[in-house]
Amino acid sequence: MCSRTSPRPRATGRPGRPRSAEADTAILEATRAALVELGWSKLTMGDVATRAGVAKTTLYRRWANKNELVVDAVAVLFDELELPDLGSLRADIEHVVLQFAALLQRPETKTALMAVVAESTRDEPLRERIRASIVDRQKRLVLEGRQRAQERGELPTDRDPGAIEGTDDLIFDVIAGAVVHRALVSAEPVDQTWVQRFTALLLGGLGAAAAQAAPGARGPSGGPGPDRP
Amino acid sequence: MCSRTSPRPRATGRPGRPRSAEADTAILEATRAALVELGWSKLTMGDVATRAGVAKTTLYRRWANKNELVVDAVAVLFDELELPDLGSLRADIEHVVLQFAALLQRPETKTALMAVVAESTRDEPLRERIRASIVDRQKRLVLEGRQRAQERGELPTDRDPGAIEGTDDLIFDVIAGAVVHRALVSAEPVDQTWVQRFTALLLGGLGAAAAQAAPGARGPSGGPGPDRP
Amino acid sequence: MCSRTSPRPRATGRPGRPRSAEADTAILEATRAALVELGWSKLTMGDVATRAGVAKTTLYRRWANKNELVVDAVAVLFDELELPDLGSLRADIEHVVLQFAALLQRPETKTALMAVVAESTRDEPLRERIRASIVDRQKRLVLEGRQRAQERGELPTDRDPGAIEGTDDLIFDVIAGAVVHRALVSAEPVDQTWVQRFTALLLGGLGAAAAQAAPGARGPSGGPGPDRP
Amino acid sequence: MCSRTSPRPRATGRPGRPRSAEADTAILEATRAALVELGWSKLTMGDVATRAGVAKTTLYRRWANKNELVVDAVAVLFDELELPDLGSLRADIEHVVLQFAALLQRPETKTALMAVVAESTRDEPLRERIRASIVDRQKRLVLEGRQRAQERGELPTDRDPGAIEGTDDLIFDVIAGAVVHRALVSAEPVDQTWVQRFTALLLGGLGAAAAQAAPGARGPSGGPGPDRP
DNA sequence: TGATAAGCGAGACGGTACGTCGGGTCTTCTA
DNA sequence: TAGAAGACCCGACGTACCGTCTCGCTTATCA
Repeated sequence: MCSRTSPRPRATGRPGRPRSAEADTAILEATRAALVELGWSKLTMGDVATRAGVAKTTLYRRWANKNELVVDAVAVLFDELELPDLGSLRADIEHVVLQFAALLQRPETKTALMAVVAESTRDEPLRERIRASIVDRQKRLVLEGRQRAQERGELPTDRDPGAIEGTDDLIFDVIAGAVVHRALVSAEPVDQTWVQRFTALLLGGLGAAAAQAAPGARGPSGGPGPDRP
Repeated sequence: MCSRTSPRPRATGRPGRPRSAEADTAILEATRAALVELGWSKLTMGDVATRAGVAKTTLYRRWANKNELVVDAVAVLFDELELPDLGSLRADIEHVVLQFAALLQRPETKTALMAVVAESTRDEPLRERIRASIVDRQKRLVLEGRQRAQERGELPTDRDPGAIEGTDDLIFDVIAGAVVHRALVSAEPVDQTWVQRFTALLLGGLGAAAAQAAPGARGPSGGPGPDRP
Repeated sequence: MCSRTSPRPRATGRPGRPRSAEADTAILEATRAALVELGWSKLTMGDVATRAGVAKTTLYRRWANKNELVVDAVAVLFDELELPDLGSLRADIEHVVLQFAALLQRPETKTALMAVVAESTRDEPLRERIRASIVDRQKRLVLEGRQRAQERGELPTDRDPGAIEGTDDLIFDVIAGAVVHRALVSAEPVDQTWVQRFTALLLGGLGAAAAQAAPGARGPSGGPGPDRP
Repeated sequence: MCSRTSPRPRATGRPGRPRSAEADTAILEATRAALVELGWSKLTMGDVATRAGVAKTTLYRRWANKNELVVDAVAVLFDELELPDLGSLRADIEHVVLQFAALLQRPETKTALMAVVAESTRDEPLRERIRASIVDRQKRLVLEGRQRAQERGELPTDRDPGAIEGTDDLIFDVIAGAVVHRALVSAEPVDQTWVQRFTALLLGGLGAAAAQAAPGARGPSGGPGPDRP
């Protein structure tokens, strides 16, 4: 599950001294530590190098600039997101949303995520790197959750009437967007209560869509009613 | 409706030469122009000053730093958001979401919004300024839309069973979050189609909530069915 | 003996509010105080204004710039130099040299004198102001001393053979230059011993010149021998 | 004879890129050029850097401030002062005084010398730097000239009666002071005539001192009489 | 007595330079 | 070749003064 966040790879088996693998990890750790202490805007390459016990040259040999370094340093944290099968779509969603919220509360992600996204509005390669390292990693969870719910019969299969075409992206933006906005823009806690209310809203929407296309079919979580005691 | 975005106000009627009002507007305009041309990260105070035909000190006399300046420069754009009564909750939502998306596509907002939010994670006064200048301005729309829908009977009133307590904040984060995430993180177009699908999902969720509490009551937009030809 | 150091005079009896005389003196005093505390290079017009309890405008209405203000502030100190008749040229010289040295040791003159002279190398009006306010005030002493010595018969009169034409300027530069150089460049104390040795050298020079032109005539201080017990 | 004027030296053989020697000379040359064009007070570090084709940081890495830079830039000019043996003390003095006067007429020295001396009244390290780089370099000439004159028999040797103990410093301040004062304070030309009259005065003083201690001994330049046709 | 003409304190204004900091590149030596 | 060290160029930072300019107000002379 742990995809590689590799800095500017160089073919192995080349002549000359090989790159130090320790340096790589030391740099990424130092970057996260610096993010925690200083935040994005006060993080400097020189400081990261010092913390990592490494020369600035070594940083730039691996990452083109501060943005890409930070993306890589933070990306690995998104590997923590998992989707254990909790038996119902509702439970799965609530679980992953809470997980995601917890991740966003960490100082290193909190300060870094919006910053690199902001930078990416003017930096196409960076946007691509973010997509590959962070966004797709989250999108995969939506895909998995949807498939699992379809297997359980909580959602219509793609060929069913009522299946909403291309819905994965929509769901993803709604979930991730809502959580990020709550956590970083509104700056309010993403707690159990909020998550339950949000999940209810989302499942209601999914159910309504299914019901509208195929009246009589079971909506998500076995109908409009609560499946929570 | 146009709330003031005033920089570090100084009491009037005081001794000494009063602050130039022209400088204020020139600076804010110059800031927006610079954002369009250069983006957030390459915008410099010196450049803004030059564009505005103003000394750097005049900037710093009014705004403590780049962040606060940019918030004020961008905030006024959010005044454009309006909520004309289009006859149905669905139409109202679709309209405002499209409006908001259009605003986010503008280069000055696109590059600035995430950046200042990122900075605000480490800067409490900035967060407060953002809340006052930008967030609350948007939240107002949610409030208005909800009240209007309640008057139309599309949503249960607050005292009705089925009224979701404190839902305004949730709705706000869902709408704003989804649009922002789609536009800036996923970096995909927020077009008519997406907006309709998103609105359908949201209305479904609201309707399901209402139905769950008071079965038989009309959900939003007159029930689960489409009110669109 | 106290010549006026007037700032940009304005005719009296004019309509309008007359200039405050208190402001004048307060400014000059404040300038000297600032020179003592901060030295020339860290003295600022704003600070002087504040110390004097006066607006910056009031300074600039009187003096065109920092240099001219400082010259006037310091010039008045040179009024202290006097030439009491001590009975012999040697005593007169030693007295005035010690006086001058004491003046140069004061922090306000020490820091200001060389500074304004330095500025004057590129500022003709300033040079003229220095000449009028400071240099000529010192030169007068040489003139007086020479005339008094001539009356005593210690120096040949101007029409005597042996009278060195235009010697006043030379003597002035030698005396003032030596003292200034000793005090400010070499930065060594100008004490009794040094003054006596310097005076002996100077009188020797003057005497030799007289003797050369009119052998047998008395040199200064009644011949080569010491007139000091 | 050319003593080094080195900026903040750093040990060689150290790790890291060594300081650029070209930058050193380019900066000093640029400083002199800027002094000629702009004078001391309008010379800026940024301008010097630009002229030298060097970053401002490179300047500050070598010199702590404008004062020290200018001292070093100007000091090398004082290496030009030499004391060729012209056969008599009188000729030697006249020669060196003219040389020194010529040096002081150059715009770079004229504007810089007094300025740094003025600054040095409040800056002990600067004073020390001036002493080492400039003052001692001149004092050496006095020492040489005196020794040469003693070898010629024009001046009593140190152990002779009549030898004035510690006179070198006095002579130095008299010569340098008189010339500087004439050139910069009085702002009058130091030409052949003035130099001859000054030298005559000085030699007279020296001769009188010697004669007073050891009557009958030859004074400087072979007695009080003129050795000039 | 009221118009006119400064002077004055306060402080904003356009500039210019400061000295520092960070980004990203380069050069040297050592491993 | 990698890597540590550090000098280098560049450009922005936020501050400090400069000398000028508006303000509202005061204080004089002149009609």
